[in-house]
This record gives sequence, structure tokens and C-alpha cells, in this order.
Amino acid sequence: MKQRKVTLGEVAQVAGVSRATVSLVVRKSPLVADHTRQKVERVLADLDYVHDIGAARLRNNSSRTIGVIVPNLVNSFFTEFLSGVEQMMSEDDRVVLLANSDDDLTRQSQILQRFRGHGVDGVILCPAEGTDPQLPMRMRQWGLPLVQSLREVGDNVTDYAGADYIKGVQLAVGHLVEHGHRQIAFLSVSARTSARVERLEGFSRAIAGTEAQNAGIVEAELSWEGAAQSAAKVLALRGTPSAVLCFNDVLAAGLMLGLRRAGREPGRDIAVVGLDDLPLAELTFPPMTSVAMCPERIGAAAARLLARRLESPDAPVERSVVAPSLMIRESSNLSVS
Amino acid sequence: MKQRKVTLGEVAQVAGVSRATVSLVVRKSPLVADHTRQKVERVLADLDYVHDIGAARLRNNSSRTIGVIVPNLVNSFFTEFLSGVEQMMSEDDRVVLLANSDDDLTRQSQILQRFRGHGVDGVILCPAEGTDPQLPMRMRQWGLPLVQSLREVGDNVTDYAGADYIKGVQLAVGHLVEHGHRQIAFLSVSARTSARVERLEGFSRAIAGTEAQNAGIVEAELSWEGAAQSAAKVLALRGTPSAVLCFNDVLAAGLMLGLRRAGREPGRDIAVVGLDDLPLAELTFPPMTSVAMCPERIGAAAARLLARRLESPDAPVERSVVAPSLMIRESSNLSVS
DNA sequence: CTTATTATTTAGATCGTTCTAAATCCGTAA
DNA sequence: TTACGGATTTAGAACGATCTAAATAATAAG
Repeated sequence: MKQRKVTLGEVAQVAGVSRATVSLVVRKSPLVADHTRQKVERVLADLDYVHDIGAARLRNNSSRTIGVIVPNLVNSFFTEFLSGVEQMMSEDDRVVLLANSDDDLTRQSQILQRFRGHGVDGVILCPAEGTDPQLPMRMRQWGLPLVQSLREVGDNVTDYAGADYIKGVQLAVGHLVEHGHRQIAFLSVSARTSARVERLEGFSRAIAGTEAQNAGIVEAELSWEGAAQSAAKVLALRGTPSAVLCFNDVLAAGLMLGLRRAGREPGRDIAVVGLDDLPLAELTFPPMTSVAMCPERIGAAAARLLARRLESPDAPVERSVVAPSLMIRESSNLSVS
Repeated sequence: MKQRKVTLGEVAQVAGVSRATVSLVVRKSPLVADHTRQKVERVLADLDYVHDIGAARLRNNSSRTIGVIVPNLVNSFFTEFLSGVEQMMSEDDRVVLLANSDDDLTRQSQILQRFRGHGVDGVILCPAEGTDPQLPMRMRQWGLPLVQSLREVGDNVTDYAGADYIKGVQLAVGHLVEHGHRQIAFLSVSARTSARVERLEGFSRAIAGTEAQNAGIVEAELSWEGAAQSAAKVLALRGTPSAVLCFNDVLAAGLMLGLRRAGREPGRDIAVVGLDDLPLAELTFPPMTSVAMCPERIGAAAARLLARRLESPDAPVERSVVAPSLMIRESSNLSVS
């Protein structure tokens, strides 16, 4: 039942030309004469020839394959990111090898070895927490082009595509201040990740630039229950915040549930703003004001950077930061006198 | 800067054995003597040898690579599915080539050709709407093992892993009936997909088995706005439903927003139940009762089926259907006398 | 000390493509 | 006619692994 694979050689035989010529036709080289090209193309189609890219790579060292490593496949932030990468790569007729590091360093390096063994042309990596800053250098020695994305290790040694959370937080704070809020709290995640550092940093800086005050920082587990439970703490804050900015949308949604359980109506009694603008932000009640980070566009940007790097390996390092935008909905409706 | 690739030959030379022996060591064959194995393994590590799987495939026809085609990378149902596949494959030291067909037939066949060219060992496919029922047969002729998942074309000709929506709908309806609901409406998607057919079918059947009545079927666009707008239609239904079962969680969440705008409190004035139990179901207000379809487990099942098929190509066709489970939350709280 | 047996090791062909360098073809200028 | 240059085509050696079949080493038996 299983047909044997059709090879260049067989096509060549049928078409009455050499293997080399068929190869040229397959690769659309301008070197072959029009009439031979047509003749060969017909045979190609007749025999249902499939170009074996693996075999080709062996000779010419380009697999048209790239690897993507994300720390998580459940968080839609990363899957949207992935979607952007896939789309862009696919337009470029490249294939994506996908792997999930689960934020685990051991897995991450296993995956890198696997990718190396499969001969990927390059890698887009969201480095797992705690990744050795030397990694980019090591990969350079391997001859494996790397674009980092969303997170970064090492000092500006590779191309990078990411989000600007500093700016994002600033947008959110600015919006709240405009609506008269002067006491703004931040609901953070408890894990000490670089994401946490960046957003907290952004928060203090943004607050500093306004007449508002930091009403306090509360930590919660990264889950909706964690956030819901932290509602009490938020309300007990000395600064008695009239608005809470949250680490991300999941925490914001959880917090809204918690606040409501505590008898406070988000969007009426207290403003809540999320970060990331995941699809769920529209579906909470009230619909959540959030800062869109556009992970899909970041993914596309990362893909473009990698494509460029593959074309010109010695181009200078480039960074691509996608500007966030504020999506105003009802959870931040209230204005404070 | 870029190191040349270390080959079996070089390792062999340094270790003072033949290429073939090194190959055996790399593949952990029991044929080699202990002391040679150790000697070779040391050299392997010293030189940082990387097994070139592509080259190996050329000879032995196994790339340890499988392709996954999903119709969508934004819907978390599919990404959780993907996550299950990736995890299982990775445990098996296989790599996943990912592609998104966007439910487009042309793209889908392009992707299949690409995968074929890359020499994947097999494919897990969620067929795009309208896929030719002959496709599985064609793939069999190509010698490309196929597992279908979540959707299916052709008549039971390939392995299949999926969800049981009939059962899922039945669980939901049963739950509502238990709480005294007798007029139950269904909020459907307007696109004529097989998913729609299955769920509607399940709905009529489930209703038929109880003392409840079909209060009417409303169609909406597959988006939260679409669902929100359909709230009026739902309320205007002749059957005056006390409960609404929705095509999926996104519609359910949208509907809840719409109902509230219309002055009806979901979970108090009218029960709403979703399907799929996406992560967002916990984050809506009130938290949504939904039927968990466990896409991640389905993905894992699909991966297992494919692994099995690769091992024994002639095993009989197998189906794996993951049982749904009802997640009761607050959107279906109310009981009707 | 042979010889039979089993355990290891290996040379060399092979997978399907692309590259290099050289061969052939063809029209034109001398 | 002969030679020359550009346009096409091609033979044959890579690429890095694995397979086959056979060679060699080690062990046991007679």
C-alpha cells in the first residue's frame, strides 16, 4: 500500500535529464532553459514528487525549520505569541518546531539539544527563569542563531523582541490619575520573576511622575483564587486605594471576584486595571480595562528578526519593542472627585 | 566563531574505533562491550557531539518528528490540546512540528506537503471544515500515518481521539433538570460546522430523555459581542427559558454580559451553562458552570495513539474518547420550583 | 591445541539532495 | 571553417548517519 518515495533520480530518468537539472528546476533556479523546465515540471507533477528537505539540508545546511521554546502553553499570552511566530514563519515557508520548557532549566537545555540534533536553522527562545546569562554565547559557539523574546538574559548580545511593560504600567497609571485616583495599589505576583521586577519598577516610576501615591503592594499567588483571597488585604491597605493595578489579567479577574465577595463592586466602588488584555478581559464582569501588550505582534516581530538574522548573520543586534495600548472598559469606570 | 559540526567519524577517530561502533553507542545498542562504550561515551561528551537526527532519518526513515495541524491557535481549547500533545511527545523524545491551518483547506494541504517534505513520522490533524473525506486514504497512500483529533472525516478509517459532546451536553441538561428547570434554551453558533451539528444533536437528544422542553434555539456569531447581543432574543423566546445552555464558554460569557445589560442577573434570574470549561470559566461573574472537555487529555490521547500507530502500523484502528465532567459553579445556582 | 560458538567490531554501500567543476551546445565573429 | 563566449547541462563527490554482511576477538568445548 505504502508507495516508495519518488526521488530526484526517478524524475530525472523519466524526464530524460540529469538529477542535477531536476534539482535546479525544483529550486526554481533561473539557470535552466524554459522548455526543459516545463518538461521537468510536468513529470514532477505526474509522479507527485515531494522535495525532501531533510536530505537537502544535509548538503546545503538549511532546514527551513526553526525552533520555538516557550515556558508555558496554557497561558494565552504565550500561545498568542506562538501564533504570531507561526504565522510569520509559515508565510516564509518555514516550519516551526514547538517545545514547552515549563520554565524548567533542565528541560530547556534538553530541548535545545534536541533542536540542535534536528538541525534547526535558528531558535526563538523565551528563556526560562534562571537561565544562565552565558547561554546566548554558548549558542553562538554552536552556530545556532538565537532571538530572545518576552524575556532576556545576557547583556544585549542577541536580537530581542518584547513588550514594554514599563510603558504599559505607565499608561494604566496615567489613565487612573486622569480619573482622579490618588491612592493606587498594585497587586503583584509573589514569585520573584523578572516579570515581577519589571512591572513593580514600572509602577514606582509611573507613580513618581504623578501626583498619585503608591497605596501599597499586595502579593498573591498567580491564580484567580490567590487573587480573590488577596482582596481583603487590598482593602485593608493603609493607603485605602481607590484603584488597583494588577500584575496581569488573571489576577485582576480574580481580584474582582474577591472584591465583590467582600461587598465592593469593581468599577463602581473601586477601579481595577489588568495587564496583558487577554481575550478574557472582555468577558469578565464588568469588562476589564487592561493594557494590551499584543503578544501576537511580538511573536511576529521575533519571527522577522530571526528571518533577518538568517539572511545576514553578521548584521548588528536589533531590538524590537511593541508599544502597548490601553483598552478602556468598565472596570475602571469610576472617577474620584 | 562558528564551530564545525562534530561527526560520528571524528568521534570514531579520537576514540580509536569505527564509525559504526560509535553509532551503536549513540543509539545505546546492547551490542557494544562495556569498556568500549565507556571509552566512546567519554569522547562523545568531550567533543560535545550532537546526534544529527536528520541525517539518520535519511538512512533509517524515522525522524522522531511529528506534525500537528490545528485550525486555530487563539482558542485556548486548541492550545490546551496542543499542550497535551507536546507534553506526551516530548516524554517520548519526539519533536512537534506545529502549524495552523486557520480552517482553510488550501493552507491545510500546503502544510501537509510541507510536513511530507520534512519527513515527519506521522501527523495529528484536526481537519479543517470541509476537508475531503478521501484525505485519510490519500495520506495512507503517501505512507503518512494519521491520527485525527477533535474532528473527523472519512468513515472510521484512522485512529481518532476526541471529546464526547453528546455526553457533555447531556451532563449539562441533566444538571439543569435536576435543579427543576423545565424550559431550556440553546445558544448556538451560526456557522454550520460539524461541532454545531454535534452539540445541537446532543441537545435534542438530551432534552428528549427528560421531562424538560426545548425552549428554543438562538444563533449568534462566535464572539462575546455576538452572544451579548443575542440576550434579547433569548429572553424573547416563546418558551421563556429559565436556563440557557451555550455552544461554548465564550458565548456563555458573552450571554451573561448581555443578560445583565438587560437587567437579568445570570445565576439568580436565569441559569447559564457553558461548554468546554476553558480557564476563563472561573473568571466570569458569576463563575460559570461548564462542562470540562479536557482538551489537554485529548491531546495526550492523540499523541499516544500516534505513538502506538508508529510502533505497529497494522494495528486495528482505535478510538479514544475522553469523558467530559461537569464543573458546577455559580452561574447555574438557581433552582426552579 | 583445534574447532565451534558467541560476542564485538568494522568496511563499504546507501539514503536523497546539492555542490563543484567540467562538459556540451549554440550562435556569432574572425 | 574555426574559435570563442555565454547559456545549459551533467558526472561524481560530498553531507552525516545507518544498514548489511562479513571479519575479528573471545570463550567454551572436545
